[in-house]
Amino acid sequence: MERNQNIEKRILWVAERLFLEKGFNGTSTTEIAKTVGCNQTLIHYYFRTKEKLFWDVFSPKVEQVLEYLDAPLDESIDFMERICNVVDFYFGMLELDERLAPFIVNELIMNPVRWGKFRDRYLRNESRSSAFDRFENMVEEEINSGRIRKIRPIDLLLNIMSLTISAFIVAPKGFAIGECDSNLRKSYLDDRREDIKNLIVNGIKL
Amino acid sequence: MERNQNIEKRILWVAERLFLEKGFNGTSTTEIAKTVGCNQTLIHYYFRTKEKLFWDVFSPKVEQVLEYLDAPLDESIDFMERICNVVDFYFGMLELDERLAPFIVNELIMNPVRWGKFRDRYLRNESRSSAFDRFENMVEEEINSGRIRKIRPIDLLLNIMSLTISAFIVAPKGFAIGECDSNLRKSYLDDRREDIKNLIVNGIKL
DNA sequence: GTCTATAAGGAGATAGAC
DNA sequence: GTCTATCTCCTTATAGAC
Repeated sequence: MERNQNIEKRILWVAERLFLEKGFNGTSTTEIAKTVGCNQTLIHYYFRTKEKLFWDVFSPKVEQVLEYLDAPLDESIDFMERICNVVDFYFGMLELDERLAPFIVNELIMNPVRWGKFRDRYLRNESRSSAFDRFENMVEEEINSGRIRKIRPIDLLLNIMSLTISAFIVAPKGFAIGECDSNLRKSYLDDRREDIKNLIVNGIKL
Repeated sequence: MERNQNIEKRILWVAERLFLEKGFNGTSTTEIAKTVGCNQTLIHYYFRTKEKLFWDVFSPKVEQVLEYLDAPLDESIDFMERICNVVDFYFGMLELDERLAPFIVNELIMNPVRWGKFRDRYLRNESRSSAFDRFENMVEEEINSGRIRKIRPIDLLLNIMSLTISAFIVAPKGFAIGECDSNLRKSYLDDRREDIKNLIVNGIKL
């Protein structure tokens, strides 16, 4: 990112980086400004509040992910394989940056106001991403055809997400072991990915 | 809790309640003092720092839970049932107060410094709770005897904890649905508890 | 658009009187 | 032990000059 780009974009870019690194509360507008190399008041000039800056950084990312979410659901593939693809999808996304999982947990899931806004925007009613409907229909069809055990589609998705996110939360901490190097982390996550696929698949098999 | 109790205990008691309700950062020492009905400086007189107050509140609770953790591992019971007991144990604990799961995630798991301190105190080496060793031995014995699939004991525990905690994180949010009343929440959690047991048990069956 | 200056409001912590 | 007074630091946000 060049120094000479317009300040608005540079603020967005720096904010994204710092929010991811230090969290929303851990990042002051003063620090963003200092990193950008501009005056702190400019952040308010362009984005009015820090919270609005957060959403201006965050929304485009969410929307991009929701678009990609369609691909793993390709109906020409075997159902169980599609489910594994969903696991791979989440793993792939969270692997892009190891600070992503903690960020999502802290700044989105655990913040009631933000979660409400997120849910209303992306999970409910009109604005709801079509990928969720496709996933639900696909699971219900398998249940009705007697090919998998009865499970609420949303719970299946919750199982996948819980296990995946927690793998990424726990990996850098080394759980009971302590911090470990990035190679060990990578191979741990690779193992976990396959374990989770097995667990999920065995859980819906008849 | 009587008004006339000594202030030190009342601070501990109020802090516990407020930390659980509003989180550590969301609770100021001033507010604790106001609720106790004492001067803000007294909190520093008794506990020196807010962080030390946190641990003075938190440690006894952790230690109590770790003691109880022995019971579900009773070796006279069938292994699969013991595993279900562990799930029940976590559910029972988190059901005591629905703010407990978010509290643990926010204040302990997601805070690197606190997590490090917690891990060093309760999960590692000398100070490690014996329940963890018992759990590990028990799982390894089943694997070696060829009665369950190969899995790292710590990963089995992680599966249980991830699924349980996330059930409690998600329940009050209603996930994609929105807030719901406490009866609905309760019956959702009861369903989830059985789903999770099935998932975990199917995941280790041969 | 960009700056200086500053408002306005917290927070946690300490000195020292009583 | 308990209080008043206060320090120090940091936050987001705004008014208004240039």
